[in-house]
Formats: sequence, C-alpha cells, structure tokens
Amino acid sequence: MLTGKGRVPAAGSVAEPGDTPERGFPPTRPRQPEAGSPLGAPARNARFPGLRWPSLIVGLGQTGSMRLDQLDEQIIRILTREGRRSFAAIGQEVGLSAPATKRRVDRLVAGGTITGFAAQVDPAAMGWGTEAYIELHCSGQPRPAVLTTDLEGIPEVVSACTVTGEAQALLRVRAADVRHFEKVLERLTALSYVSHTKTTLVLTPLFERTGAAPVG
Amino acid sequence: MLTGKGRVPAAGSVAEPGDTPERGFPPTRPRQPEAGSPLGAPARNARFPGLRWPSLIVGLGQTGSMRLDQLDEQIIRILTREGRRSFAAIGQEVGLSAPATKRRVDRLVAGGTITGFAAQVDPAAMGWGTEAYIELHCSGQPRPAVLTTDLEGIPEVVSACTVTGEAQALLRVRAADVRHFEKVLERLTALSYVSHTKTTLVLTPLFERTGAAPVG
DNA sequence: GATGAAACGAATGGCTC
DNA sequence: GAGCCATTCGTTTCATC
Repeated sequence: MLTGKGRVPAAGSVAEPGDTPERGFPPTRPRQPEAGSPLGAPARNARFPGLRWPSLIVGLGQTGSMRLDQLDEQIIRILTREGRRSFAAIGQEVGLSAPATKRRVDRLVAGGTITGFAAQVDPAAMGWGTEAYIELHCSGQPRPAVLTTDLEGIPEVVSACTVTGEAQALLRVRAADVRHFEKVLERLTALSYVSHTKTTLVLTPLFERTGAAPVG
Repeated sequence: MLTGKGRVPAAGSVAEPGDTPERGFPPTRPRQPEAGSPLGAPARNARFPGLRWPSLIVGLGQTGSMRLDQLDEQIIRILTREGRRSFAAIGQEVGLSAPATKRRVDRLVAGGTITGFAAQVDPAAMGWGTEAYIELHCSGQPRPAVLTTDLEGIPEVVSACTVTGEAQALLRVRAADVRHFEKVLERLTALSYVSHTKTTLVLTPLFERTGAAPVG
C-alpha cells in the first residue's frame, strides 16, 4: 500500500499539488533566495563556505558525526512528505537502486538524522477542538529534565521547549474542548515550580509543515 | 524495511521504551484520568455521552463524515508512532488481517483523518541551529487565506496559526543560525500588514509528540 | 465487512565490482 | 559505496462467506 509510486494517491501525496521544489521542506542551510525574494541567504554551506559536497557536516545524531550528501537530502525530502513510499520508488527518483536507497535510509535512521516515521493526523477529526500555546512562568529556573518528565506526563501537551523572555517554557496543548483545556491548565499550575501561566488560544491553524517536526 | 514487526528496531520504535498506553498519543477525547491524576475528564464521548461504539463521530475530513471505532483509533495510534509498520504487523496487533487493516487505513486517509505519512527529522542534524516563535502584530486583521499564502511562501516558517491576544498570528520558525533568522524576520516585517513582531527564541526543545501534528 | 488463496511487488541479505 | 540476484515477506486482488 502507499508504497508503489502512484498506486495510492492518498497517503504522502495528499498535500502535494502545486509544490515548488522548496515548499514543505525548509532548506537544510540557507539557499539561494528565490527570484525576487528579499531573503538573501548565503549561497553555500555557511559553516564550510567552499564546500559543495557533502553539503552538510554535522556532529550530532546518536552514533556520532554524520555526513549528508545531496542524495541523502533528496531522500529525506521525499520521505518527509511521503513517509511510506517504497525504496524502489524513492531510488528511481534519486537515481539509486532500491537496496542502495534502503541502506542510506537505514544509515540516516541509525545516525539519528531521521528520528522516526509517523502518520499525520487531523486533530479536528480526532476530536481535538481546542488548541493553545501556554507560557509557563516559573519561580526559579526548573531544570529541562524535570520539565520534560513532568510535561511528558500530560498527554495533552503536544510539544514543549524552554525559551527566552519572561516565561521559562512554552507549551503547545491540544484538548477536546475548553472545559478539557481548563483541566490541563489546572494540572500545569499544580506543578510546584509554576507561578502562573499565560494562554494564547489558537483560532485558525493555517498550516503545519512536515519535515521539520522532530520527535523526542 | 521497517515493515517487519521487529526487524529494524530503529524507525518508529525509537522513542518507545517506557511507553505507557497513553504516552505519545493524546487521547481522542477526554478519557478516564490516570490514577491519582487531577485531570478529571468525561468518561465517554463528550458529544454523544451514551455512545461507546463508534467512540467518535466527526463531521470533518475531505469526503464527509467519518466514524472512528476503537480499532481505527488503535491503528492510528500505532501508525502515529511507527508510520512504516506493515499492515500485517499492525493487523496482528489489533486483531485484523492485513487486507482488513489496509482497507481501514485507506478509509482513514481518504476521509482525511490521516492526512499523510512523514519521516521525522532531527532539525539539528539537518543544520537547523535556531528555532523561534514569532508573534505577528498586524495593522487590521489579515484574512487567514492571505496569511497562509504569504507565510507558506517562506520555507523557514514551520507552522502558523491565528491566535487570540494582542498578536494576530503565531509562527514557528526554523533557521540555520541567528543571521539566517534575521533574514526571515526582515521578510516577515516586509509584509504590508505586519506592523511589528515579537520573537521568543527556543533554548531547549524538550519534546515533540507525534500523532498530533496535522499537515495542511 | 472479514477471511483465505494466489499473484504480484517490495524488502533485504549476500555477493561482486 | 553501488548494483545485481535470490529469497523472504508484504501487498493487493479476487472469490467467498
């Protein structure tokens, strides 16, 4: 299913009509600005200006450093939008055999560049009517590890990060309705280090880009 | 690959150790609170209190109304964390044959509940060093459609929504570095209806939950 | 709707270059 | 690293209940 190139048009290809090469997959590094764009970005790798290939050198990932060449980036771009596409179909597009493509994907997964594969779900269809961002104002500076543990325990908290500014953390929360949302707020303010919160309700979700949503 | 049940432990199973049934997949509707949880939620479907099966009735999705039963929810929960898992393996877990599982997934995709499948990428490994939330303060109230068009044209804008409060929109932005980020800011303030912006820089991303990230 | 059988195609491991 | 080949396994269709 969803594996053949054009068999099931549904899955990953859902949001594709009209895609420009850039859309839906923010550039790995500052790229050439589109024609007429005010966003003038460095032409090449900012860290290794003379470098063309590999275009990216990173020292992250679980198993150590990881080089990404253009084929890797192409593969990632495809998988980012069509996570269930077959290796044969991916390989055909990037000019690789299916086994070679698989080996690269395996390497990307093992190296931590690809952190997983996930189905994207329409929150409204799942019964999530209420979405909000919550600023957590804390007494003192709670350790990130503590925040992670506490907040991950609240399933309605979809994402969380520590931030600059007056608040210590910014949370994204999904709830079924306002009443449900209020319960989440109560649970957050019950945390010992939380002095108060500030909620910004989402009115209209405009869009959400895949390929830039890390897990964990 | 990643299709067999335990063949490639990498992909979707990356973030699974210690998973509780609830973790990583916010409840479809308010569920029974965990033991000792202050989050007391309605026991059943809030909209159809007496209803047990189907547990959810929604009037959304592209092709019309969509019923989700418990098997659907189970399948979605699995695909949300292991987007490349095979139908055979999913079916085995939920007690369905592979063809039956595939039909359900196809129906969920066609109905808009599942909006797509995507690889999750580590932003740091992709060269994204800088992440921020940007409040867009506008003169007047720009129409959501206009905002969507304008903001989708900026690849660094990962997600956007209109919100309550003083700002009109809240954006999540990823950039390679601060210099790159500044270019994005310039591009945003160049929009005719934007009067000013307020940036909140992300210090430490704590976690990001899959299964609640809609596309489009 | 689910099941079971069968044909097809994809994934994967070994081998060679 | 890549491609090729062979095997295993998943997908998909069709007939059937």
